[in-house]
Amino acid sequence: MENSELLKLEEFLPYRLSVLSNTVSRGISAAYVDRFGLSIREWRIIAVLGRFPGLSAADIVKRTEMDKVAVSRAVARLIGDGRLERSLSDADKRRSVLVLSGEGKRLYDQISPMAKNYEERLLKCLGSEDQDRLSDILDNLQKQAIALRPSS
Amino acid sequence: MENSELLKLEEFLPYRLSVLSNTVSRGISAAYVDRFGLSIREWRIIAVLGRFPGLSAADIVKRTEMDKVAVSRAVARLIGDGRLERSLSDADKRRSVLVLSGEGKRLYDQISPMAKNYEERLLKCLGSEDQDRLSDILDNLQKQAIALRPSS
DNA sequence: ATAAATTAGTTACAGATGTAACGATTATAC
DNA sequence: GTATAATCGTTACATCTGTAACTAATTTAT
Repeated sequence: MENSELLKLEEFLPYRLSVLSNTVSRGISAAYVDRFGLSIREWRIIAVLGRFPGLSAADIVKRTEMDKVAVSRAVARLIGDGRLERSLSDADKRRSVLVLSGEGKRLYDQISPMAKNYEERLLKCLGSEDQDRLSDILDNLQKQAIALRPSS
Repeated sequence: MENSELLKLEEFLPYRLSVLSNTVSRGISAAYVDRFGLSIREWRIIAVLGRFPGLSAADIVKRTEMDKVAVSRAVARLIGDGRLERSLSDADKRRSVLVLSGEGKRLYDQISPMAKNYEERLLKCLGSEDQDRLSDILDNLQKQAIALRPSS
């Protein structure tokens, strides 16, 4: 018989979250992002700028939970690929002002509905009550995970 | 007023899963894994071998959802650090037989309870009903995410 | 019995990532 | 007003990661 004290990886919440998140991210990449030559991070930046044009890199950091170096690199590539345009803030010459280019907007308009559709199909396995419950649960877990961080 | 058609990243399930999983993984790393000089992947291998001694690398792949290359590399490092011991299967000389060394067992015995404790504190933000519900929901989402994979 | 196909695991290479250090600009303190 | 500190973003470096190619052992087919 098995010792019930042993940690069972397949029931361990952090592990399950990691596996699920990876499966989902890969699914999205394979379905919608790879074929446009976008990384997940680039796609996230497109997504926030599609909704909030003119954000600075630091604003994107706050909105995406990405590291500032990761944002810097992804933005540099997006600009290089003609998907973003950057100018400098008049008020603060350190701050960038980022907007989607025409090409970037087209990407956003194309990928956005696909992403929503993916989410819809993913959530289809849950009843609407569970969908709502999941949302609350994720909020609570996120807050708790932050509270458990050593730095907190 | 805001266009409700726009994709809101902060409500987008794949994004929320990714952020939560990262926050949790980092929390665990910072709290229990970093200070033993283990990566998350090394820790996972320790965890499965603590419960199932004698697995092969391929068995670990199946049990951890890790890539075989990632397993190969993590196992090599664990052996180099004296935390694992490897022998070859008699029946099939390609297969490795992996077991924790004394040092590996001590790590397992030390980290396992800490990991469980972390999970417990994380889940404390949910009622017991929500905890059960979450488990079911994650199972369903995982199956659905696999079903939505292009390769499926 | 032998050739072809499959499996286990490693290696090689390119690209991604995290951390720390950095230059430039702005804010704060005195 | 000047020195100090904080902020914005980039660069450098080491490490990690994924994909594909590879060797060795085993299985399958004939």
